[in-house]
Parts: sequence; structure tokens; C-alpha cells
Amino acid sequence: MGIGNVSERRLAPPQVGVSVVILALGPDATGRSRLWLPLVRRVRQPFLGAWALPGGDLAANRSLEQSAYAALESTTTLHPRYLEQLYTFGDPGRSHGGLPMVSIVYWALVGTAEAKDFVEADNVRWFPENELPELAFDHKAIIDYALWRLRTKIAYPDVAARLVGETFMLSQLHDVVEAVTGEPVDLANFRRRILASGELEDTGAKQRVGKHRPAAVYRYVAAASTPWNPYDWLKDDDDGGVDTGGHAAAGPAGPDPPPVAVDDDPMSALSR
Amino acid sequence: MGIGNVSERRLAPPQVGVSVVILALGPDATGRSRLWLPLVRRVRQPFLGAWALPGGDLAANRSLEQSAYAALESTTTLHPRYLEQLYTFGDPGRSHGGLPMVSIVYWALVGTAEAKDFVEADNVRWFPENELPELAFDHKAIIDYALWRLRTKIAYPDVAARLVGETFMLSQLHDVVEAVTGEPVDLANFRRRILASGELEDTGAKQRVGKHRPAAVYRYVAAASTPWNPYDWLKDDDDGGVDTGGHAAAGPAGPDPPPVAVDDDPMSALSR
DNA sequence: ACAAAAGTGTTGACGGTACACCCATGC
DNA sequence: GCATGGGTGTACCGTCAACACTTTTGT
Repeated sequence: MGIGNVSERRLAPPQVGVSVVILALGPDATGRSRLWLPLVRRVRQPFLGAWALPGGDLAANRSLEQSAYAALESTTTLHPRYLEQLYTFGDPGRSHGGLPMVSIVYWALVGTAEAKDFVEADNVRWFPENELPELAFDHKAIIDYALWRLRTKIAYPDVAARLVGETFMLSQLHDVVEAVTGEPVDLANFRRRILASGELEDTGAKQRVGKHRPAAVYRYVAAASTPWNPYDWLKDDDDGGVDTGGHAAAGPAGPDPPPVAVDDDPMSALSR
Repeated sequence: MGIGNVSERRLAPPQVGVSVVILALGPDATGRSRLWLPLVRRVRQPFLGAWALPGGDLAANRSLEQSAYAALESTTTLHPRYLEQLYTFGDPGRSHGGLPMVSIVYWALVGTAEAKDFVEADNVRWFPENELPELAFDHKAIIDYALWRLRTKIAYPDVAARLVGETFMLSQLHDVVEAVTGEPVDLANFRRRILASGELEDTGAKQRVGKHRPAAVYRYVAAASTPWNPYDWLKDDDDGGVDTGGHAAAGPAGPDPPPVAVDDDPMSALSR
């Protein structure tokens, strides 16, 4: 669009995009677990040819979450098991010469089980978190921020659980936490803490990994006081006073507000 | 702008606004402390005449924070002591008939000391949190969300401190916490916990409130591992790898990420 | 029997809560 | 002295880290 001079461009409404930081577990060269994320190669200026977060313009008839989901679909067929708004970036200058740009950024977790169908299309590639290429705009900083968020939340059973498959052994969950934090975690205490949360259910199945004692297989079940996001209030506003559930259980240092439970049907989060 | 039919309007870029939930302490009818917030009366459709959050369009040459600050200035001359991005709302239908609208919402705390100059302009009025009028759009839900955020964070010394004046007695801080949470808090334990945080400094001054023993006067001093926001990474990205400081001190259940320390000079947060 | 991972028990440090108590001040 | 809030002491309890220990499996 040919808006010519500077003063006119200042009045032009900023472009609004929705981007997603998609995180999945995968093996690194040595076989250890590591976080991977898909990036897309830019096909236009600025930063033509550079790698960037998946994203797109916000369509006016879609919710932010739907737009984030659409961006996610552009790089992987995997269903997100977790999708949460991360932050909105909109400072002038971050586009480095393009139009002023507001980016509403989400972060998503996808299960590791399915993560092998890393659809490597022409302009999409998965990178391990510690070997990122040069990134467009301020996307490197955004990814770092998303990783920080993940690391501060990985202690919560639901977050860790959404990085593995539908069912899992406790040792898997433990590996995930150690991979994400980089810190060793006492397995015995981890077991107790995670089980005490009441958010894991023993499926009854056993799984043998080596030639050793088989481990119990668990499934994640949402806690009674479910995750919580601003849309709950929006809904209440419309249909009047539904009990929002005891989020007070989270306590004053609780697992901060707007996570969105994307259960097993990923569309459930989109139809709110 | 005269975009006529529906399919064209869908393609129109959404309007981007920045709004602020401004919170201050004030007395209620019985003299108890209570949260107050300023609202503005809408002067155009939709929701003409209804009360709404202060806000404005996002100017392309301003940062989000600057825009939030500008919105704040439209209702009060008070300087924010705390300013943090709350959430971005952008679902279709929330504008109830207007253009599709994305609202990037901040929340701000202003000190109670100065809060008496509630500039009650024609179209601005302060309301106590429990006696809000009918609100435009989904602003009621947004305010409820901001209040929830405040209540989950009020246990942290810095948040509580920013709701009172520059200096204060511990009993004042205690009153604030009780007013915000609505729960009684053991004063003796509150003292110890808050002092143990290391974020309060004894000014040496004493203040007498009744005819009783005078109380020590404290001042808030930022902790070594300071508050933390995404812009830190953006800055690091530009000038290369400055140590971001030990935000790990917050721990896994820590006081979640993006608060913005608005010290005593409110512009300091805007020049980042 | 042995190796290796699954899973349990025990202890002690720490932080928070409840509540009794002393201190400083004005009347 | 006595009332009133400022400020301290202490005992108890729950949570969690550390780490020794037992159990179950395959070879």
C-alpha cells in the first residue's frame, strides 16, 4: 500500500500480527532430550530470507487464539496441547524499517510422542533451542522470553505433562523437567511432589523400557480447580455468574493466570 | 471510513487500542480502605454514554507502554508507580457492533498518598471497585481480571508498596493487603515476612498516628534481582549479552514475569 | 547372584501460622 | 496505671531436599 510520506505513515494503523512460539521435545545429537521449535523462512522484505516465528495477520473475524492456531498449522500438523498468550510486542523500531508492527505472541506446547512428524516443508525447519539461526525482527528475544516462561512453569505437572505424550512414565516426566531446566532434579522427591498434586492418574498399565522393573504409566487429568484464563470472565459477563471455580487454590504464589487448557481436542479451546 | 459490505470489512485491519486499568486506594463510606479506579464516559457509538476504561488508539510512533501512559494521563495527573501489560483482548464480537477491536490492556497502580487529587473532569469519574456502573464492551470482565491479578500479587512487597506513598508504616502496608484481599492477615507474621524480603528500608523516621507508640517509617527499595520484563531481552539483543540478573531468585512459583518497575520517575519506564 | 531402574522411608532444614507476650506512648 | 497499637518470642506444623534403603525385573 503506497502511503508515501512519513507523517501519513505515522497515522496509518499498525499492522497486527499473531505469532506463535511452538515448543516440542526432540533428541539432540547425543540422544538427550532437547527443546525444538519450528521457524519459517521469510519470503518478503524486511528480513527476506531470514528465519522467523510462524505467524500471520490477524483476521478480523477470528479470535486471537484461532489466529495463533492458524499460524501453528502453517508449520506443523501437530495439535497443540497447550496454548497461552505470551505477550504483545509493539514498540516502534522493532520492525527495522518496515511498517510499524504489533505482534501478539502465543506459545504452544506439542507432545513429544507425535513430534517426529516434523513436517519439513520448503520454508519450514525445526531448530533445537540452542542452535537457532539468525532471526528476523526481535524474534530471538521473544523466543528467549518464551523459554523463560516455560522454565518457570515446568515445575507444574500440567505443563510438563503436555510436553510428553498422552500417557507416560514418571521417569519421562522427570527427564522433561531436567531437559528444560538443565538442572538435576531428585527423582524420588519429584515422584512424590508430582503425585501429591493429584493431577496424575495411574492408567494401570505398565511399561518396560530396559530389561529392568517395568514402570507405572500415568495420564494427566485436569485438576479440580482448572486452569484459568481471561475468557472465563468474558463468558461470565455474557451469561451471568457461572462459578469460576476455586482458582484461589493456586495461592498467592500460584501458577499465574492465563493458561489455556487445550485438552485433547485442540478445537475446544477455539470455540469459547 | 466508509467500508460498506461485510466481506470487505473482514479484510479491514482491526483497530488497535491501548487501555489501562488504573487502581488506587481510597476510603469507602465507612472510612475503610478500598480500591478505586477512574473510568471515562464514552462520547461516541457504540456504547455512547456508557463508562469505559481509559484508552486510546495506538499511535504507530509510540511504544505500547507510552500509549498506556498517555491513556493514564487522560484521566489523572498521578504518576503510575507500577505499570504492567495485563492481556490483549481481540476476539470478534467483543465490540458489540462496532469495528473489530484489539485492546492491549495494561494495569497501573498509583500511590494512595496523592490519590486525593482525583481529577473529576466532566467525563471522568472514580468509582470504588465494588460499585462499578454498567460498563462498555467487555470492560467489566477486564477489570475483574486486573483485580484478580492484583490480588494474586499483593503478597509481594513491591506491589503492596506501590499502592501506598513513597514512605509508609508497616501497618499501612498491612491495611493495604487486607483491603485488597478482603482476608485478615496476621500482623506479626506479616511484619516478619515483609521485612525478611529485604526490600524495605527503615528511613529512621518515626510516625505517630494516634496517641500511641510511634511506628517506624519504611521505604521500598528494589530487590537485587529486580523486576523483569520482556524488553530486557530486546535490549540485550541489541547490545549483546548483558547479564539479565538473577530472576531465578523468584523460584518456580515466583512472581511471574513481566512487571515493569516504574520507579519514582514515571518516564523512566518509557525511555527503554 | 547381579545390575539397573522403580519405588519407599527417614531425617532434618526451612518457612509459615497461631498466639502469647513485652514495649512505648498519651492520658 | 491503663488503654492502645508497635513490635518480639516461641511453639507447632506442613513442605521439601537429601539420601539411604527396599522392590522388581532380566540376564
